Amino acid sequence: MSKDSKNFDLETIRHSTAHLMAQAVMQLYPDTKVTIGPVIADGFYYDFFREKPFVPDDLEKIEARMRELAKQNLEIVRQEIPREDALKKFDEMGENFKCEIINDIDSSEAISVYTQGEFSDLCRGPHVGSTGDIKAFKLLHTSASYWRGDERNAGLQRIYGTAWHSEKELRVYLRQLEEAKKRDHRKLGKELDLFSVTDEIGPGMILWHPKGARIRGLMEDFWKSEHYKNDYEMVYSPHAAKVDLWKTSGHMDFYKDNIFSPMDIEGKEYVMKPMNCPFHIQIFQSRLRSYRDLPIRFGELGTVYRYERSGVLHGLLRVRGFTQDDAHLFCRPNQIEEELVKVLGLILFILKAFGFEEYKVYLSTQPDKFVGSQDDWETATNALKSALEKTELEYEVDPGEGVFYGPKIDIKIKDSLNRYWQVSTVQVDFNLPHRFNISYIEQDGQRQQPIMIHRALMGSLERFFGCLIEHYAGAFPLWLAPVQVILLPITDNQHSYTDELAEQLKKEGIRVEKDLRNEKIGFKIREAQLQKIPYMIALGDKEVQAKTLAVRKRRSKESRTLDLETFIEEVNTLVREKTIDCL
RNA sequence: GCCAGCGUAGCUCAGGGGUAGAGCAACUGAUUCGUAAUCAGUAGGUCGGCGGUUCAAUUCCGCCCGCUGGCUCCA
Repeated sequence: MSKDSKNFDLETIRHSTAHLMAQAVMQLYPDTKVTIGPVIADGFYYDFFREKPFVPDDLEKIEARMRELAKQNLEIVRQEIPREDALKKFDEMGENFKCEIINDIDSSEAISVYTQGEFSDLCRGPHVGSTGDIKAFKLLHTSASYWRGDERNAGLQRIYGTAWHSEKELRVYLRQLEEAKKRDHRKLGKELDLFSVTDEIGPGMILWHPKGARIRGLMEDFWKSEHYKNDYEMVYSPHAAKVDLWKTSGHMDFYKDNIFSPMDIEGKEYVMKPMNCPFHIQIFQSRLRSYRDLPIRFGELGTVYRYERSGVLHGLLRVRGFTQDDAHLFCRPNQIEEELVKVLGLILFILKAFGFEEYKVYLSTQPDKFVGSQDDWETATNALKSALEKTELEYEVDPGEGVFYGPKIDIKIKDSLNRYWQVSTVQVDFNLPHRFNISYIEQDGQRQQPIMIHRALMGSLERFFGCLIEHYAGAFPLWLAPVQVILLPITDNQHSYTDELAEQLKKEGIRVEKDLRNEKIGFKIREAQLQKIPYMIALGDKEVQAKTLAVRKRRSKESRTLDLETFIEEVNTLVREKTIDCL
């Protein structure tokens, strides 16, 4: 008996669709072995072991077979069987991966098998009643994967798909994917002339074009002024340093493979810097510090280079050369928590200023490979936890995901496809102060080791900019827009008035451009609209005579007639207040 | 790095064993126009790179580089 698919939740439907796909695959390619097929956000995947990889044509065949099987409306039957029988069954089927899974299942748990037609799969369930309950699905793409997610294990073939209650929901979802592509920062980066990456320079190395650089400059200025307000000092450090520095810091041991190859300078090895911390430590060490000086906060927009494997590079979001909005705080032990609370506050303030109200917070704890004492790790982790609680931030624990020298808080924001990217990070570190043997003089005259907090708010300017582009689909808030106002004379007769206005707006610090081309106003509007310029000002004989402006906003078609002063006041107010949703 | 797909004009893309094509952009000219595309003309390419097969390769094959989607990784 088949129930309507509305009666099953999406997870169940997606899980059953994964089974349906596995059944189709096994029918079409009997030499394949099944492994796992979980539900993920918006869909599912199934990992298969097979010598020959799946190609796009295969997906069509599999999808067609799935539709046939759904049409046959095969009943899906759950059966609990003894462990030994299950092992025997899957062993006979040659499904050694399934046997491995069975062996890993806790002995208190029952082994259940779901069968539809000739196809049986080890599975906890639940599932829909029969294959006919699966109404709307699509296979999306393939990928290589590894058994148990470890690249030393067998390579598997993964097929991703999506499934919904109805064809209508499916269509809506697929349309959303199409829409998301339009917000892709790589596409917009080209269309709006913000940045580029060239083969000649190298993958993962970003060129910031004038308009992108304008925005970056605004991000940097805002960042710096907020940091000065919060009692940070700014420093600068070089882009390369002797390799010994990284041996002392321990980074060479942990990240050797990710550091740009050393270069030989007068017989000494140098590397491009992968981090800024040792430099800030050296500045701290440049003189004797008193407890009265602490906390000391050194900030730097520090450009670092890390070798990332070619397959992981992704536009601005994952690159090889990037600028961190870094800072290191040197504290007395009793200052950590207060500093952490302040840092979290600053993070939330900055994210909000850029319009990010939705994010995920993670507390990453001690990894398998770590340095330092258990006590220090505990103290640091507790300090982070209590700072999170004081800030009233909801967070998830990410066990074992801390850095080798300490636990951390990460904040992730999402891109147009709802993939999350880490931006902010806060780390407590007892290790580097110890390794570099830094100290300050306590009240009692004794040397004490300070504790370091590493933190970045935007993470990297490149990644943050990438997320920013997608967040606004290129229509930046007025305070960030590379061009805020474009002047559009209707004929050549208004050119001198246009020049005059441009000068006056520039004097006010407003970013203005003129479109003096011999084109119709409709064409100029269209182009300005595509460039997502917040204000378009049409200038015809009417405006010249009355000394006014015909102002059109990016998101509304109505035109308002304003005098220059009123317009300047409007722009300045929106910029000063960093209004997000104004145009 | 791994698997698959892709790489043709500035951009978006078509084509296909006999040395390349569209639209937009650019340039020139005409037009002087009121809120999302005025008209005409011109120019533009070692078809990602190297090698092989062939009388002939942009097309077929191999290797390399790059990009895309995932996997793994991300101090």
